[in-house]
Amino acid sequence: MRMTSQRKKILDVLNQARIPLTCDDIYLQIEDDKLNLSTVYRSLERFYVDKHVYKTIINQKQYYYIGHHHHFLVCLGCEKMIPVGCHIEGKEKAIGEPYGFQVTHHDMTLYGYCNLCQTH
Amino acid sequence: MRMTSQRKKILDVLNQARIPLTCDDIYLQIEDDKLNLSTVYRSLERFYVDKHVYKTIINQKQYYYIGHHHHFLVCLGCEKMIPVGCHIEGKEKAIGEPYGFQVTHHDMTLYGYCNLCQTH
DNA sequence: AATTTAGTTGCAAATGATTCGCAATTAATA
DNA sequence: TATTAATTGCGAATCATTTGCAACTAAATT
Repeated sequence: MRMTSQRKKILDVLNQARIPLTCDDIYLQIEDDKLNLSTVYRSLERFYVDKHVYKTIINQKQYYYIGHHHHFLVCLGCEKMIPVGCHIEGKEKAIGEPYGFQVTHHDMTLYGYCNLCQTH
Repeated sequence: MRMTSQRKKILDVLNQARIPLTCDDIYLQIEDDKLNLSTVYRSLERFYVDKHVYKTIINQKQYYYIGHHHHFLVCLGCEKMIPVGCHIEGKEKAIGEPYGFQVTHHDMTLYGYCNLCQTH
């Protein structure tokens, strides 16, 4: 894989991030250059396939992050995202076994209300 | 909520289904009538909000089903869906607690290869 | 049973995220 | 430094989903 200037910038932004980002989030943060949104999409998908980043689907949108596999509490009020550990790692394979199904990965998101949004 | 002929048909199809269906799936199964796809979308969302059906996101698309909350093994080869029980029911609240986060629901999907698709 | 009315529908158009084709560019290699 | 295959920018296409609005209709009211 070629490490282009665009890809470096994309990885930089993602490394800096504390929460997962969409392609558009990243695109907007790099606006200093003539970087195209398609490039962000293509690069991140490539990073994902090559297992350099993780991906999770939240509110039907793709989010990417770096580090270790985990999940998120997503507030329905303010959209805040709180990272939480994975509670089924290890069980994954066992769940598929009775069906002869080989589980490769999973995606989970927990929705609800954060401490600030609970009082309506 | 008004029980219109359209809504009856939509619920009928979903009651009959063994796997979750998209709005389009349901729409295509009811083509005997001048039913609009928007109506299917609007009705199912309403059923969901009123807790008459469940919803899960698979491959970034909304699927609906009736019965009890569970999850699915989704084959990356043939797209087959196998229902499996929920392994974090009950733990849900505990996961949010340390953050003062009130978990209302969650969504999970397990991806991989079914017994038929494993041999590439 | 006829009337009222608020909820629902059909239609067509808008949206938003994501993908794609293709010619121009460029990183890595020879 | 020349070669070449991977990558990019651009614009257009796609796909699922949502929305505005006028017409319709189920259910409540008379």
